[in-house]
Order: sequence, then C-alpha cells, then structure tokens
Amino acid sequence: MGRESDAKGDAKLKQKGTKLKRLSDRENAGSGGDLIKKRSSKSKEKKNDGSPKQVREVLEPVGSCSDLVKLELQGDFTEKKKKGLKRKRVKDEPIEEEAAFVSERGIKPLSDEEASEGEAQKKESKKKPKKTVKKEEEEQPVTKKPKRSKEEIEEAKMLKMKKKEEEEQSRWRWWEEERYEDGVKWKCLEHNGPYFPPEYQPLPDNVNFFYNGKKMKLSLAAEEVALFFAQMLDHEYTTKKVFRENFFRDWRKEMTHQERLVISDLEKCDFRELHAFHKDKVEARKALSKEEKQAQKDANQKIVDKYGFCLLDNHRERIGNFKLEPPGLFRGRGEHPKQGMLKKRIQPEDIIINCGKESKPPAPPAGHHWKEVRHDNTVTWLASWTENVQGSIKYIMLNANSKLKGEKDWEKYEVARKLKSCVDSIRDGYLRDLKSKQMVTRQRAVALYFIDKLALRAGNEKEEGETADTVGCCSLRVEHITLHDELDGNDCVVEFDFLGKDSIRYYNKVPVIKKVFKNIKLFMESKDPGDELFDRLNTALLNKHLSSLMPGLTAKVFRTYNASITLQQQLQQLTNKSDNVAEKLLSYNRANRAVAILCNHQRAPPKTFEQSMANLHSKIVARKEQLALAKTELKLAKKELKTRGSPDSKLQSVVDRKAAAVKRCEDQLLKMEVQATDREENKQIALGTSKLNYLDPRISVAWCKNMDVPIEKIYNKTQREKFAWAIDMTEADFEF
DNA sequence: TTAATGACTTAGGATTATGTTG
DNA sequence: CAACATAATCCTAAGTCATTAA
Repeated sequence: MGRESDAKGDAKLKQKGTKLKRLSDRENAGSGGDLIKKRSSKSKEKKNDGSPKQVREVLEPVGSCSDLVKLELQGDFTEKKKKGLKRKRVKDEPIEEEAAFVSERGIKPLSDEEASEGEAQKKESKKKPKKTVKKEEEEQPVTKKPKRSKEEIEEAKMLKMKKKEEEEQSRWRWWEEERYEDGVKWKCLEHNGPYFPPEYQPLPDNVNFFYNGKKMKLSLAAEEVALFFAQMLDHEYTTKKVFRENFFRDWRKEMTHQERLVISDLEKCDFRELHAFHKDKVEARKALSKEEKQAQKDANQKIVDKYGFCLLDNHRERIGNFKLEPPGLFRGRGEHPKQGMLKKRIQPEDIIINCGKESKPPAPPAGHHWKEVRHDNTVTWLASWTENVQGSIKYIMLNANSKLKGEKDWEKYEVARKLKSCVDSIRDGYLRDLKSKQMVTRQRAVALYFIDKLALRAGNEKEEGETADTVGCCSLRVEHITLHDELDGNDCVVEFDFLGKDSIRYYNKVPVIKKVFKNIKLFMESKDPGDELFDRLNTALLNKHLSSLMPGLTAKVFRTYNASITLQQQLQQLTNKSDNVAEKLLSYNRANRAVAILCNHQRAPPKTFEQSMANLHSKIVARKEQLALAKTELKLAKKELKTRGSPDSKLQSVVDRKAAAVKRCEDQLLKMEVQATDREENKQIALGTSKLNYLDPRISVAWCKNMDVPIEKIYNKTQREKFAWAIDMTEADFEF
C-alpha cells in the first residue's frame, strides 16, 4: 500500500527535476547561439571523478579495423578439447558416471557429428581424467577404468543421444511457419506465474545489531533491511556518501517509531555480527556435501520445471526471468543518485498477470491476489510490476531461444540488411546536409555522421538527477569533445571523452572530414561546457528523419549494420580456406574483436588478470631459458660432429634430435607469447555482447560452413539455441 | 507539441559451474 | 583433491524507440 504513494512521489519528483525544455528550431544556421539549452555545469564535474574504469585509446573508423587485433589464440569456449574429441570419441570413451544417473533403453549409436556435441561431451570430459584428448583418430577402448561394463557405457551414450534427438525433434521450427497478422504476438498463452523469493528468515538470537555500542533487537522489517546493508559491507560502495544516505533514509522508513527515535546516525550502527552471520552462511553453503548439493540442485530443477516454462501457442517455451527480483539495496551503475535505496519486496498485489483468455490464470500465493489479470496478446510479457526505485515497469518475458524473441531478432537483422542496400544514398544525403541552411539539418547530419562512422548510440534525453550522467550521440555536450586542427599528423581531429551506457567511458580521437569539423566548431560557438552540442536535435527528430529514408530505419540500426558488415568483411579478409581450424578460429575471434572495439564493448579487467598474466609471463621466461639451453646443446653437438670430420650417423641423430627440441621449444614459446599478447589485448574487451546482439548469426553460420568449422566452436549451447533459426536456415552462400 | 509511459533490446558485473593444475 | 582459472549463466540496470496522454 505504501508502494503506490511512493510511486506517485517519484513521479512528482520527476516532473520537478525535468530539464528546461528544448526551444523550437526554426532559426537558420549560425543564428542560434542564443537559444541554447542551458544545463547546470555541475554535471561536468561528475564525469571525471572516480576515474572511469577503462580507456580505449584509438578507435579505427568503421571498416578499417585491420590492425585492431594482433593475435588471438585462446578461443572463446573450451574449444580445444572439444575439437579433439569431436569426431570419433563416441566409440569407447568410457562414460562411467553417465550411466549412473541415466538409465534407459538405448537408441542406436551416435553419428559422430552428434556425439561430440554440447553437454554430452562436456560432462564426459570432466568426469574422467581424460587422456589428453585423443586426436581425431578412432580411439581404441583404451585404458578404460574397470568399473563399468561396456554395455553400460553404450547405454549411457545412447541415452544421451536419444535425449538430444528428442530435443531436436521437439524444437519448434517457428521460422518455417507463417507469421501472425500485425501486432498479434500469440493466440494462446498459459503459465504458472512468477516464482516468489523466499520469505525473510529472522536472525537467530545470538546474532545482534548494536547501536552506539549497545545491543538492540530490531523489528522484522528493520532487521531485514539492516541485513541487506550488512551483506554488502565488503563492497566499496557502502562507503560512498550517496549510497549511505539513501540507504539510511530508506531504512529509517522501515523502522518502528521507537527504532527511529533511537537510530539517528548510521555511523553509530554496528553491523559486524550480521555481516559475519551472512558470511558464515555463504561458507556453509559452499561446504555442503555432494549429496546435499545434489539435493539442492534437484529442488531447484523442480522449481524450473514448474515456473520456468510456459505454453505459447501449444509449444513449451522457456521463460527468461521467471524468478521475481528479490528485495535488496539498489545498486545502479556509475555515479547513480539513487544508489543505496531500498528495492522493496514485490507482492502479488503489485503484479499484473498476462495470459490467454481461455487459459487458466496462475493462482496467486495463498491469501493473496494479483493486481490484475489481463489478456493482451499484442504484448509478449507474462507478468509485470512497477519497480519502486525508478518507477519503471519490469516484465517477465520469454527466453532468447523462444519464438517471440527469435523472430524479432531475425527481423532486426533483416532491417539492417535492408540498410545495406541504401546506405550509400543515405550517406550521400547526410554529407549533403552538412551544408544545409537549416541548423537542425546540419546538426542532424553531423550526428548521423557520428552514428554511422563511430557506431554511437542515439542518446535519448534523461532526467537530470534521476540517473547517472551518461550520454549518447544526440545528448553529447560541449565538454565531451575537444577539437584539434591538427593532431598526431592528422588534420581535423575530434577527441571524444564521455560516459556512455552503463557509465562505460568512450574515449576516441577521430580524424573527420573538414565540413564536419567546421560544423562542430560552429555548434560549439559561444556555448558553455555543460551545454548540448546538438541543441536543436533530439532522437525523435533524428529517427523521424531516418524512417522517412527507409521504413524501419532508426539510429540503432546503424550499429547493427556496421557491426555485422564489419564482421563479414573482417572474416573475408582474415581467413584462408587452407588454415587449420585453430587458425580459423583465431581469425574469427579477431573479427569479433574488431566489432567489439567498434561498439566500445568493454569489461573490467578480470580480477585475477594481473596474476594470471604474471603466471604466463613467468612460464614464458622459463621456456626461454629452456630454449637457450637447448640451443647451446645443439651447438655443442654440431661442433662435435664437425670436429669428427667423417660422417657419424649416431652423432648426426643426436644433432637432429637437438634441433627438433629447439624447434619445439621455439614453437611453444611463440604460442605462449601469442597467447599473452592476445590476452593482454582482450583485457578490457568483451566479445559476448556483440556476438549476442549485433552480429547476424547467419554470417557466422555461413562462415562455418564455408570454412568447415563446426558451429560448436563458435557458439556454445545457449547461443546455438538462441540462433537455432539461423543455424537451420543458412546456406554457405549467405551474404549479409 | 511535448512529456510520460510502456515494451522491448542491450549491457556488464556477480555468481555458479566446469575444467585445469600442482 | 584442493586451489585456482575460465567459461557459462544469471541478474537486473540502462538503454532505444513507439505510443499515449496531457
């Protein structure tokens, strides 16, 4: 009940905080300086403190990413071993454990293709020590641990494969079906509603909160929230002022009147026992026995079985996020003004259920009711609620491998391909517009130039004070760019430095054409650092223009298009049919990385990065020493052979052996050095996002077919499920 | 015409599962 | 087999963009 009033409060706040309105833009170029939208320049200080995690040095313009990536070795998944196992392992690799929990009549042996696949393989390989991955050759029964009979092994294998076949058969090949009429997303939809997180369990009596040094028993509600804070104590952000203030304010709201009177200063709160309690709990969970862990897993599976799926048009589809978000403290990204606020527990009374008219609506938890049950088949969500921190709506939707998501994804790439066919004329258009008399048009042209060339995001306006201060193209401010008439031998260089989505820093120095450069200079004239660069432009205007150029065209399509086309080009450039699989994969990952760099997909360097890098380097050093040793030995042997004068077959073979050792050593050294370089380069680059969201999977599938690379090397199981449509329909001659 | 809302995609970090190594 | 490294999965925040309401 408090929830509703909260939401209202938020809405009001928003109104108040709304930025000055943009002024209309009827003026001509060059005369608009007075109409600039003002923005408090406090925002600018924000940006640079807290030194953004990552800096990317220089980004190549689209389509010229050639030297982005030096070397790539380590491949995405567990390629190496898979590869080894790939073809033949089937036959008689012992699969001991397997047989244990699967027991069913078998099916005929796997085709070798199948056998290697996915989990079957993974499981097997982990279970047994695995004799260094057999090379492709038919492995004989080999060692074989005595435990299980051959039949059992066979049986397990068949079982596996049967399961797989079944899975294959039950897969809904929606991409072969006709689409629904506009707007209709489904005809029948049935599900069991969301899964609620467990109730709060009160602390045991021996775990206490202390205020000002005195033990204090908290009410249930206050205790729960206190525990949220205590759990995070190891995190740096619990030391941040904003976080602490937000937390404390919201915590006090949960307290009883009595508690509120006493607890007035967060500094005087001692959560240490709660913190320790939580840590112990985590430890205990880790220390569970095998059986207990298995029991947990089984219980979990049951929940998934019941709540994790829905029935959509008579097909069982996986739900993406069927578990409701548990309560906790909000942690936004970057310098979020709302960090630390209490994210409340969601009640059934907050939830709107969406399902088919004819279907039986899910039952609310006993003693509760849903906020509403509706039957809207023009949307794809199964349940929704309004979240209390930002006041936005959250949804329960289907998994990425579902028809609903897949179809949309496919469509997205089709739009991007359509852009390919008209991108030239669109480029001509905005280049022409750079000289327009209209200020808006010029701004639009420059913005488009950025979006196209640099793959910037559109940059919607955001309410100040409600979220972290981040920008995209249209919302760039003067403070985010620096102009250099000349820099590092290039003319007309624009230096970008701003925080984008998720407060990831975008840093780039780009040479641009003169007309663009001059325009930017013009836009910046007599503006303050905190003023918008494109003061006449917004995303609505931009997209309206784009959709008039091509139906379905919006700013983000350029990102998709440029990402995919870059992958295709890079793959073509980098791979040779004659390469071996490892080399091909290397090239693929390089191409992928070129895209990730283009899209600025960064990650925090892995926690263990420095360590593992150091390990690798010390290995390299060791190997170098070994190499030096091998070399001197070789030299010695050679000398001896020479002094002998007459040919000596024995000595000769020694020399040969030494030479081979040197060679081997060199190879290994090279490989490690390559790996080191590669890892170093990938330190801050995340390949996953582009692979999942920007690269038309059909490009990859076609490449695999052309290059004789198994698709499993490129996509893991989840990814193969998501891209099943592409894997199924794509021929080798596909062109994006 | 603009602001707010709604629905959906995109995103990186945290957590968990798996695999490797000493 | 413990300790560690890496990959997969989970989680949910933060964008985009069209529609709706004021």
